[in-house]
Amino acid sequence: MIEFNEKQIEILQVAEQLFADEGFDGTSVRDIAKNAQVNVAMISYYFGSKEKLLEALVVYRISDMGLQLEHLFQESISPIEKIDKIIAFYIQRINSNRCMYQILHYELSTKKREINYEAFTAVKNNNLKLLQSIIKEGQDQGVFQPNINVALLPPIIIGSFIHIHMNKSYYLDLLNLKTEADYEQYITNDLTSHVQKTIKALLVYAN
Amino acid sequence: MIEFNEKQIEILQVAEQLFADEGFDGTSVRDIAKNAQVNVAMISYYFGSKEKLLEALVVYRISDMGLQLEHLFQESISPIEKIDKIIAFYIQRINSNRCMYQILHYELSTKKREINYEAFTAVKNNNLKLLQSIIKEGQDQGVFQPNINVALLPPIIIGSFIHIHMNKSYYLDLLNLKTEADYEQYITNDLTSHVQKTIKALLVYAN
Amino acid sequence: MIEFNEKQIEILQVAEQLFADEGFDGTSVRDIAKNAQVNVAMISYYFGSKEKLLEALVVYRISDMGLQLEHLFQESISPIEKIDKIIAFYIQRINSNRCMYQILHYELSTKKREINYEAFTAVKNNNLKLLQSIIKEGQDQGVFQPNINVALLPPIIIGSFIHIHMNKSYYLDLLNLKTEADYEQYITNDLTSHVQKTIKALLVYAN
Amino acid sequence: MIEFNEKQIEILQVAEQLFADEGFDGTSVRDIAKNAQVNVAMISYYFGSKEKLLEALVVYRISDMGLQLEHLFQESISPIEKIDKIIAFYIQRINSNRCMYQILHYELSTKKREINYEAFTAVKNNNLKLLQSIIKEGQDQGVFQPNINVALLPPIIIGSFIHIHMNKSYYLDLLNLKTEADYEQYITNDLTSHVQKTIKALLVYAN
DNA sequence: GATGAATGAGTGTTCATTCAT
DNA sequence: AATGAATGAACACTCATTCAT
Repeated sequence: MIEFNEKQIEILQVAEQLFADEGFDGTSVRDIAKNAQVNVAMISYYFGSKEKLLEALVVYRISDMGLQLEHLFQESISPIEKIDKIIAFYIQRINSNRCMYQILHYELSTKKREINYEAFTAVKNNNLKLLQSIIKEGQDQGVFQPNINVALLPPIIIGSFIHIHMNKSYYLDLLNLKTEADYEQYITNDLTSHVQKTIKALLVYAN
Repeated sequence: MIEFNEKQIEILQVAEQLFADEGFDGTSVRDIAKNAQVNVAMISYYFGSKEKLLEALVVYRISDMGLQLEHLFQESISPIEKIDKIIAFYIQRINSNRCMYQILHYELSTKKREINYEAFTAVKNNNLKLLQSIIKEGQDQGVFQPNINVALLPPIIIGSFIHIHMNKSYYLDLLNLKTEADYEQYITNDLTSHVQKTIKALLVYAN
Repeated sequence: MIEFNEKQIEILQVAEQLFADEGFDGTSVRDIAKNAQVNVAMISYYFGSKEKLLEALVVYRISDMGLQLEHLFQESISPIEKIDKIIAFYIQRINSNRCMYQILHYELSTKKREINYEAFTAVKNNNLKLLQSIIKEGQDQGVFQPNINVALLPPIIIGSFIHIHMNKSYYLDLLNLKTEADYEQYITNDLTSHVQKTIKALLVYAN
Repeated sequence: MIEFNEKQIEILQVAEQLFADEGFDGTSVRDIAKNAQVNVAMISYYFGSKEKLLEALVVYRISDMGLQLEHLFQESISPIEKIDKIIAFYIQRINSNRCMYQILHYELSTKKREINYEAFTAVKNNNLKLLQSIIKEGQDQGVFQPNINVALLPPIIIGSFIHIHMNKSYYLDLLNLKTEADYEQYITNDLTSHVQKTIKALLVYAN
């Protein structure tokens, strides 16, 4: 794992915010330098180039999204409860890292930059495996239906959140959420519970 | 409704592809001009500016997404069948307009440009109303559960698709889809059926 | 003398105002076309080019500044009265044609354009000759001093006016002139009388 | 007072010449860069923009036109001699700064740019005060006539020079001045003495 | 190790003019 | 006779990056 010094981390944090708000191409290194209160040349000096800064940022953020889940599954709780827990955890994590998710969503969709997304793929694969093991467990217990397309569950969880987040102002209006705190609460409570209900309905009842 | 001539439409189509592939800021007017085989000055000449070209593009595409649904609901089919139909229709439409959805997803998420998204909001509101009326019908017939958060259904439908599309190369690999046709077929069959199953499970069984 | 049609004259008038206000290089043919409510192509069509429009404008305006003076000097009035009259006439004429003078002042000072200023030179030479004949008359009568540098009299008359006009806002403030009418009146009365007094003092008393 | 480095001064000098010769709008930053043998980007880099370069130039030049006069008036010479000195000084100064005067004359006459001309106004006001004090002194001594419109004296001095300078080629021809040195000498000797004679005639004899 | 100075390439836009009709 | 459509060239400016210090 690469170690970053204080100034590098400052740059990374500023860059993350700006890349999320303005897009990668919409952000200039001067913007970053100004907001991070460092010299323009520093970005190239520390990270090599603007593009490599993005790469460093992705690595930096995704290394955070490690395997903090595993311990949860030591607990002896029912598969249904595990599903509830994992969904709540996912949504919480995406919400905490929404800037990064926003950047990735955009970057992954363009053909412009060839960034090494291995780390991100690894995280996704890991998540998928956990989900698969829980569902297998539920199916073995006869609680979940067979023939569940597990690969299509993360899109429901992540996609729902991202879609709402991308259309935030529309949903703020639609759902009558007046403050940022209202929004946060809606994500944590209403959206989470909605997604849990949805996934569980699929797992338990659909045929 | 604004009419565009042949060359303007050519420019709009080229711009749509490039904006989707490279992002708005990642696309130069020279790129557009070169690909559309027109003079650089034509973009300003026809649309006023790069930004107004985007605006024209949004209007141009969204005006397509009219009310083609309504007639479906004249038919005397069950609410469940209507849900199936509307989901298939939505996914098909987003898939056909995926470039525009990709552009909008990005543009809506950045704070950079102030574009008039009224038309897009109107489409979303219209969709929501249709969905609400179907669900109301199902609830009145006792087929659907009460207390359905209708506002959160489009995020599941659209979000799932967009998420897969944004992470296309990851899912091509994961789902072992080798050709573009395979991908198209997966969207039309597997994803659609998965989302239909999911939504119906939620509507019918969840409590 | 070239004849201009109605639209051409409209263009010339608009161009004169704009060239005076914004400078030749600061005025675009589109500005002219818009203000004259004609097609952009018309400027090239009627005048050949933007530069030739300027040339046409100069000719058009200067042909106005003909020999309207001569008759004045038929009158049997004293040389001093003639000086008064000619100065008043000059200032009045420059004031009426101040847009053109402003344009010429600028154009003559730049090396950019090679315009045929023959007509303007002819007017200046003609003015000078009149002045010379009056002064000769006064000197012959012993009223004016000998050794008057006649060539340097027009600079005093024209230069004073132009300098004030160019620094209009400064002098409006300094001289406490509140309206456009105040300014006009100051030019016609105070400035004119001041210049008359100055020139006459030079002619009569200086040695 | 802002300090400029060597290259900035080089740019300022080149810009001054070009703005005077070709006008502000007639000069491109590329012209300036080429003549100053610097990169185009440097103009923006050093001055922010083309317009700010002009502003910097005005400030740079006008800060030169300080209060170098005052000491002259410590001397115990007659008001008439003071008038001679101040006129010679003014003409000399305008002549030295004729490029800047040319630029200002043009810029002040157009409505295009909003530049801070405070410094220039201050110089003019200062000049006017000096002139007023000398004339007051002469009037107190009974040497000068009362009722002198002091505000209209600078227009005679400056206007005469500027008018000749603007119509330089006409006057070169008229006054049979063959070389640049002839012109310089004519300004320093003949024009200066002519203006001195004129102003003094007005001050001493006019009523 | 860190940075101010500098730059070539590229940005979106406007320009005066041409040309087919 | 008159013009809408079109364009190559030029515009002022910003970009990410380099390099001497």
